[in-house]
Amino acid sequence: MYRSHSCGELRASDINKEVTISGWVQKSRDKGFMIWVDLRDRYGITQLIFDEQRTPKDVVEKAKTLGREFVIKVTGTVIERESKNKNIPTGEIEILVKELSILNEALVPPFTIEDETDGGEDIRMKYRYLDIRRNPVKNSLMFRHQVAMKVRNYLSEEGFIEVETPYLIKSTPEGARDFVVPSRMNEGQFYALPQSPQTFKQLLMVGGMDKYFQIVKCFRDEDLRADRQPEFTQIDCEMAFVEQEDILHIFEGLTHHLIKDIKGVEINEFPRMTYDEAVRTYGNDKPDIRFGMKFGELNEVAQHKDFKVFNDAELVVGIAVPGGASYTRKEIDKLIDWVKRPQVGALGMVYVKCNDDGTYKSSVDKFYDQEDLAKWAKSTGAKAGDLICILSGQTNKVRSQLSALRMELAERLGLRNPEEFAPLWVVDFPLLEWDEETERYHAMHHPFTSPKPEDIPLLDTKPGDVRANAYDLVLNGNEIGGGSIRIHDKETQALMFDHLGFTPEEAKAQFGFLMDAFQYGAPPHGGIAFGFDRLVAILGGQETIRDFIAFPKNNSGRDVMIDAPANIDEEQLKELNIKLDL
RNA sequence: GGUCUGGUAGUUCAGUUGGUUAGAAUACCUGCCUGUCACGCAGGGGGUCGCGGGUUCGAGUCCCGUCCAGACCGCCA
Repeated sequence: MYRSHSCGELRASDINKEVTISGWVQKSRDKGFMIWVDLRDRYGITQLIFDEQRTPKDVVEKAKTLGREFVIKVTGTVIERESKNKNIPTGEIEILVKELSILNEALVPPFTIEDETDGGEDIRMKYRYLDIRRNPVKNSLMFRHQVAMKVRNYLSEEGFIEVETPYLIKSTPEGARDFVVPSRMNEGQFYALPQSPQTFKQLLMVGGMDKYFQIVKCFRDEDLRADRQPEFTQIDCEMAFVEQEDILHIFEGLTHHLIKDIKGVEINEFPRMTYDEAVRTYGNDKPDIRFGMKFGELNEVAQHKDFKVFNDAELVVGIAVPGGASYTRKEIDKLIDWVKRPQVGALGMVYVKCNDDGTYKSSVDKFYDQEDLAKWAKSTGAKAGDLICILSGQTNKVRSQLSALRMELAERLGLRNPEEFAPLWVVDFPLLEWDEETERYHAMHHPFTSPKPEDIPLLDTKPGDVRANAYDLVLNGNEIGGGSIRIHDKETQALMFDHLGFTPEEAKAQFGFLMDAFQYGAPPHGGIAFGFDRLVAILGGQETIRDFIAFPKNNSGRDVMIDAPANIDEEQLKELNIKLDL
């Protein structure tokens, strides 16, 4: 027997019990006359004691050889500590060891296995199995499990069924790049890994499985970010015989349940905002509404004087920074440098200090008088003591630049409290988006999204104005879920492909199976998918998703532990009929 | 594809204007220590300054190239 108890469960009530426990040596403190060893497993730490008086001599000798991370098994008696440690749950007891066996020795680990490790990201990823022994990572993985269980239970209670869909499917040109897998049995042909189970879940609706969900891996061969992995997990859902309202209702319920259960926070409101409003007032389609600093458009009150920069701009827009009037010239210059960085890309920034005495001091006093500036303050909601930051230029660019500035300032001002949760539905997304590169429209969500019926006539005249029955759930400035009501008849789907620039032949070749299915009684349906990794990270109050993934990839899509991707040998290539041209 | 930041002891980092033998903390090893728990004390070992080239009397430091890592932009239906 390796253990009668874990390293986290013994208490004062167990004193005098004979126990056997196993685990890893966290630390050994050899005082000469006595040796204490902290023994660790997933459940906690229990202190072992070896001493000259009470422990057999050979056991003490063996204990002196123990190094960090040795795996050992001990048998002994639970005794009361002479000096107790209030900081840990097992701090009142220790185990007086009678027998010690070393189950496995360990090399000195390359970084310390402690909450505050001395190891950097790189080395921790290379030895991820050691990193997982640390509390922060271990707890994150256990937390992820808890969230997954709650999601499964909730959806199951609501009548959803988890159905697995295939990973080896067909590549399609729309959307992200596919990861492809060569087929040995079908010479020269390739599978693709799914970017999402989209078409399969729609086919499940045709199959009558009217409430489906799956916690499922998805794959996208695109460049990575701190919160983006090439393989990631979604909570994928689809329902039949529903309207948008039904879907929003169910998933408000799920989100409310999760936040209440896990964070103990009751969310009373799931406000809604149209895409158009989100973009106008926050500059992007996933606004963080935990704080204000709403955009004030200033064209009308700023384009009547001789300031050419504003007069030539398509949009002049500002935000009020709370307490910003006290910034020094130097601090403001730094802010201006910040917006001029290539990543943000603004050409400059106009500012107005709203002084406590009600006067204004701006960087454009030459052109505007106090009356003008007062109007700007009104439009941006600036109060005495605030700083108004104003950007101008081409509408879309200015909005995303000011949005970046808004988020940066909120971060600096500590307005993004991770313990506060502010969800928001963004609705009425545009159906189509103009792509400069290919000079055609492409689907903003995906090509199966249903246009709003009243907007269908606009498809031929103003395609960019057609709104979709599509929605995103935003939490604290992160898109955590997105979905839509789908097209469920062949004609509308064909119309959609036509507007996306597919010939009927191409549409049939790529999505014929779906359009065929629509002819055999497809019910009205729609769904949503949540980014599970990101959701777990946000609920866990963390910025990066990597600690919530057991074995994540690095910035360049590599697994530095197993060193993948890697070359394959000639034999394998030959079998797959693949010739490399490097 | 692009921008920025970094790469110095096992690890995390410092290293001034280019100037003698490249430092600290921690980890590791040895010894001591009668209640430790971030134990303490004394001593010790440990470096291709990412790699290649250049400038210079002299390069960890400056220049060029390259590799690796991280953050971001493009991209992510």
